[in-house]
Amino acid sequence: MDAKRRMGGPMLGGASQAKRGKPGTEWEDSPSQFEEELAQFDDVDMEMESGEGQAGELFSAALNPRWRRPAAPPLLPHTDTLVFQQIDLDYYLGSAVAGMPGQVEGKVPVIRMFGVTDSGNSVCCHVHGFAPYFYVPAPVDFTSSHLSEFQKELNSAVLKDMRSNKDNISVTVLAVDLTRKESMYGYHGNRLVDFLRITMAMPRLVAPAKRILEQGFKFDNFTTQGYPAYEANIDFEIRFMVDSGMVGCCWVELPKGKYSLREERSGTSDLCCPVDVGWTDLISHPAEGDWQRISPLRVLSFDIECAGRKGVFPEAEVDPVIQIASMVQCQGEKEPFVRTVFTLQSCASIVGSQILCFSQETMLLQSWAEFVRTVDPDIITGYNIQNFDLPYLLNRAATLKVNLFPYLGRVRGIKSVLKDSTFQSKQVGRRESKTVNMEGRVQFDLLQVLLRDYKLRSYTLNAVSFHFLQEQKEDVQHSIITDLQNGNDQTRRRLAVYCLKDAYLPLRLLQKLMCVINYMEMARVTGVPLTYLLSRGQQIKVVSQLLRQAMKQKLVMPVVKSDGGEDYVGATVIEPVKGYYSVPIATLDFSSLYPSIMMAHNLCYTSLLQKGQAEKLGLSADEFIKTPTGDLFVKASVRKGLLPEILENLLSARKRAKADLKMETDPFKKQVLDGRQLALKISANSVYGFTGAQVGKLPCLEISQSVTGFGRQMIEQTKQLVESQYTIANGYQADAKVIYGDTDSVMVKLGVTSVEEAMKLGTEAAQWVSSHFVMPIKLEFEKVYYPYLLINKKRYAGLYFSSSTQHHDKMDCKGIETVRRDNCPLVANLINTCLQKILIDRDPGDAVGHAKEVISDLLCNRIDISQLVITKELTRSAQEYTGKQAHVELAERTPSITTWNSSCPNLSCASLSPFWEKRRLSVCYSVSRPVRARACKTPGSLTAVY
DNA sequence: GGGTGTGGAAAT
DNA sequence: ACTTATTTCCACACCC
Repeated sequence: MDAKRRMGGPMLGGASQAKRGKPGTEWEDSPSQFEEELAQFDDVDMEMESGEGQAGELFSAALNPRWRRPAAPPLLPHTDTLVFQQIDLDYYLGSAVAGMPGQVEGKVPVIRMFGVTDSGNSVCCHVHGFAPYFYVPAPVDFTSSHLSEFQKELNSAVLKDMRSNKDNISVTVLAVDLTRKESMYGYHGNRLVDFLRITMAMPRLVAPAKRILEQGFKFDNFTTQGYPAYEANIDFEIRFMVDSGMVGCCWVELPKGKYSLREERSGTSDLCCPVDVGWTDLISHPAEGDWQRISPLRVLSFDIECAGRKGVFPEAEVDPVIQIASMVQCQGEKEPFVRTVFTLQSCASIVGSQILCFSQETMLLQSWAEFVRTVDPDIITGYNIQNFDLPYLLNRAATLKVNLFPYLGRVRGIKSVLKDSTFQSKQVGRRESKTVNMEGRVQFDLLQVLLRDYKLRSYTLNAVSFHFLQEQKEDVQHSIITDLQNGNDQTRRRLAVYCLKDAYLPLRLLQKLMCVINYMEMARVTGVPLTYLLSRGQQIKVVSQLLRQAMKQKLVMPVVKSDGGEDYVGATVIEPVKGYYSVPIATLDFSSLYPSIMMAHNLCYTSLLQKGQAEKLGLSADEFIKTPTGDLFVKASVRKGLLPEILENLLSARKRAKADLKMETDPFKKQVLDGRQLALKISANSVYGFTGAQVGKLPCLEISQSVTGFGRQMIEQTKQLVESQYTIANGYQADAKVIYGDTDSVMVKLGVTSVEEAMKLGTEAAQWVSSHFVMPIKLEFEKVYYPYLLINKKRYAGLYFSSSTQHHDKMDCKGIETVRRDNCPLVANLINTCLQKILIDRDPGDAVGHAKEVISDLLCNRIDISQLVITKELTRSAQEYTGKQAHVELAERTPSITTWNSSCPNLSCASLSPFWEKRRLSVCYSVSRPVRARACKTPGSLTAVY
């Protein structure tokens, strides 16, 4: 159901009108532009290696030397230091390795880091001796003499709690230590108190131990009591990374003499170098200077084709996989060095690519798995591979009993299995998805990346490619794939070209959007593994940073039960003075408003004064502040907050990155720096959200409410300041008027007539207003709108002046139909043209005329049906769009007889209702369609009051 | 993360 | 029983 949509149908919004190449030269037999591109790649003799024409059954990696990684230089642990960039990190339970620290008996948790060296060799590093732990406050009168009894009792309580003991665990609690810590939640006088640090044998024992302690635990002569747990909900990987000072994708150094090389080399990936090291012996380098570089990662992009039955979506239990195209590229290089298609049955050659033909599907699958293991990619990409290609391949291999297929990771013996998972977050909503484990390889499904990071009208590969690359898929209708397969080696060749392109496009997109670089920078900045960025939400990133900062001050993070549901007051939107402004409107913005507020007022968990604390601690009035919500926080002079510190680090790092970016000349390094500054900005902004997430790891409404409270106060104050200062009475040309404002910005009519004056006065005003606020809060002049059409709250348009006083940079539209994806293209185009006529040509009469004309065209059937499709139904979710809706044929041009999904009888609705001065133009039209071919009733209403 | 307008569906 | 006009509600997609 959630499968890839493979039609390049005409209904794909804007992309549909795109024409590929020169129209006159588009003959079926002439090679496509893509084929020419393929042919121009280096090493055009690649097909010499191809198995074309042979049985193909005798597949051998040895015949394809280019697939392998470069030969690893000899490595001598006693004289060579091993340096690699860590790409992925997980842990497993295994037996202890002789000579390594940590528990010796039973199963021990081992951290496994996968990485790549500068020379492009892969490393699998097993880190030993690190065990999970958490804290509880020590009870009153507890001394170190009680430690062993506490440990003994807790150990037996956890053992008793286990329903089964498959692993035959004898020791659950490895250690209990007394340590001086302080809770990070609330200010309590900078006093370290006794905490018990409880170290468990395995990560999965932490939760039961926590529960037992919370519910009431008795030992020795102490009374039964509940112990609130601290840091018992931290992922083991994050725990390790925080404690070892390691961030995502950082460079790791294993000093000579401190690690050992494993004798057995992994058979599935014999170039992956397995080493063992003690967790305190490894050195992780902060991503600074030379350590910002990126290793030559291998990126594999692939796409599969299957021969479906007519009108039925392919099912792995029935329909065969007929082709798999793969492209492999090194990060940082321009083009893929492996371009290959595995086909079922013969296939004519394609210049610039290698074709391997198989007569049996089982061999095709098995060989492709072998290919993956040989290529040993660090990153696997493709389009919707997570929910379609990979599950399909695994299911198909299972159906055909290709038992050697599902070993796609870098660890020998670990089977790749399909799991259903429901990922839930505010960002993407609840989404059912599938996951396939591939240890050591990062799955970078481009569709998932796009869904996360980009708002698009359509998420089909075709539309996305057109949007970002001005390129489209090869023209093969989904419905004819089976026919092409059943044809001859020429028709299968056509399919192969199509398939190759579908593997190539994700690679190009990945490059164009700099996904790998940006995600790596995000991993480095926030300290989480790369994989977390795609599989987890925003919270874990803040937790990672919070823990790092807290550790330095001996602060520990409580585990809080999330209780949601109180009324929450957010930002203010100033009531707009709606209308058309034919004078320049200056826009002033608070830069990084929420982070600035938190820094300026030292808002943090550690500075929060809970009820009665101020009196209890005897704080004087100048030692704390009262926020607009009435909450109290101590000043930085009493205790500097963690969150302000994190924010300062992020924002100063961003400033540095931006400065470096200006100096840098190398385009590749520039990309890295730009990705870095972006990651830093996003991270700074997510700190506020973290404190306000009511179902989060550590919500603190006092903080988030105070932040928005300050924000509301500031926006009101700004309005008053500007309107009271810039007046005729004070010698200015006119009385300034704030006509609108949202959260962190105000739009001011300064009463000047030119853009230049507006910029000058706007800059002055911003500076003047800033002086009324606490550092680092700063109001900045942003831009001038001239003219400006203010339709409503969050809905406006204007010509945007920023870089020049003479020419506008763009026509800026916010919230209007032109930028919304839930309208059909016709509406967007109509409104856009009208706005142009109003704002650029300054001829509203023409705008009305145009609208009438379009409506008339609509009534008279002169408009392409693709323009009428409501995108809302189709873009509701990409899954629907890429799968279920695929069969909806919209090629039909006759609007009167169209079969349509009964759930969306209304095909189109155009509306235009801008306020222009006092005259109101409103155009409404709707076409209702019957469910099935019946007479079409077209109730249209057209009202123009002008 | 909350605030907002919008259109369609359900409720009235 | 059915249609129609109005209100209420909610999902959605946007703004910041």
